[in-house]
Amino acid sequence: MDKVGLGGRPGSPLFSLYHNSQPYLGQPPPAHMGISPYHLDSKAGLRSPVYPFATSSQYPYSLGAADLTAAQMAAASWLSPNRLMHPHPGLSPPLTHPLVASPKTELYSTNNDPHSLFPYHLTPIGSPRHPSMDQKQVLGQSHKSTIETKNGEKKPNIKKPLNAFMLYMKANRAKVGAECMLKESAAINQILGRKWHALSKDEQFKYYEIARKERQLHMQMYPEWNARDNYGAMKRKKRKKEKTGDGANMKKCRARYSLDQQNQWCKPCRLKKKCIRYMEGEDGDDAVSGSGESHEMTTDSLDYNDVDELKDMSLSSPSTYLGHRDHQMLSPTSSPHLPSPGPSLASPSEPPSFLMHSPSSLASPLSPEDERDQQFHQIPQQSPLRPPVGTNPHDINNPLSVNQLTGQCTTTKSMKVSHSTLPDPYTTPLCWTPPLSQPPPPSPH
DNA sequence: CGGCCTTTGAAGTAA
DNA sequence: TTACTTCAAAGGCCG
Repeated sequence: MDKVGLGGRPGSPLFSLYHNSQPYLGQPPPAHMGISPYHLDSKAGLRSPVYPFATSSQYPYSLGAADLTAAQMAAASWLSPNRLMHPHPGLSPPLTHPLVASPKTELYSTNNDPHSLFPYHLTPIGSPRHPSMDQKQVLGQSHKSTIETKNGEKKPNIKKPLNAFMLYMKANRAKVGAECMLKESAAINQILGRKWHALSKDEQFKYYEIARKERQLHMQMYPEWNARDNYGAMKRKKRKKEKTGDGANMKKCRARYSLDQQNQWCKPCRLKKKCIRYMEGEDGDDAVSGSGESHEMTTDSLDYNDVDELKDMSLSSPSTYLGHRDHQMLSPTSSPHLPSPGPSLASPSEPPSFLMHSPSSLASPLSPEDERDQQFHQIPQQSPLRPPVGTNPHDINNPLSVNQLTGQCTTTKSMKVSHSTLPDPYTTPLCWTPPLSQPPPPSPH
């Protein structure tokens, strides 16, 4: 029953949601909804933007509830807590999909009928049947493509149901893209990521609910489907490629030295408590991506001295600019909780408070090892007033930095963003905030 | 034309 | 159990 997380796993937000006899009203939202914008993320650490304009503080349009259309808000009111806690959601009265109901949104764009009904009343819980075409369309399943299983047999490609954030993106991408004059999804997604964190818990909860019901419907429609079906199809391709290439013998630091020899790990890996890149050979040269595909090194050959590592960390990925330990340093009181779309965002010219603190400034007593690590990544975070890497156009570590003399946007190899499509930070008021008064670090160029 | 980028969340996999 | 990886969407870009 819980195959697709209907009730959530024990400890998961959905679990508590489903197994809590109390209505959601007045209860804390799912755990992951109550975490700070830079929330604890085991897989990626503290996230910071790469696109310099993608900070919530830089967007004068309000964040949170005001972002939703009137129809969405109306629908939101339908998704009142007591309804959400209906013991038999599938038997709930038919309802209009909150986001489909709005012709202004693009959620479920595959469904051309703006008046289409919320899908979930179509199939009562516990009575799976063959999905109708409407339902397939609602879930965005065209089945036009096929995937090859491990056994080599071909199966229709049934996509994963969208999670809450994906639903949010789908509903808001067009709007954000238009407002910020952006076309590239990567840039838009960064903004959406910020906006997502700035949403109120209630707003997020609506998307979590829709996502949960989408998974529910997905499970009813495709009872045999498993995420595993789609898992690794792409990976197998890439592994095949890797095995033929130089990466075949690469090992992660963790695999090479194990957990109890973390001092042998390369520093970025040690900081993140996970491997962010493979190492080949003892000298650490030819380091490539940690995930095997998504990380991109920005220097041709890496020298494991601190400076280069810092450059590496700040350039390679937004998720690598801070170590996992930094999360743990964030006390509940000092950590930046979800900024309410209120005071902290009221002034678009000032970064929200959570951008104003260097995580290291929140440190608790450190072990010598911690101290080394802290010093290590304190350098790119040198000023407590300095926003995370990527938010300051003058930041030398910012892949999209602005040349102070020419005012031109420069980029590193890792950025494949065409600047013609990106807003000029200084001429695009919608999406940019003047740089902080803090003098920028001297450019190495 | 396939894959990357970029985001978060769900779920699979590996240690 | 924990940590890590993959895949969902999107569309411009690049080799």
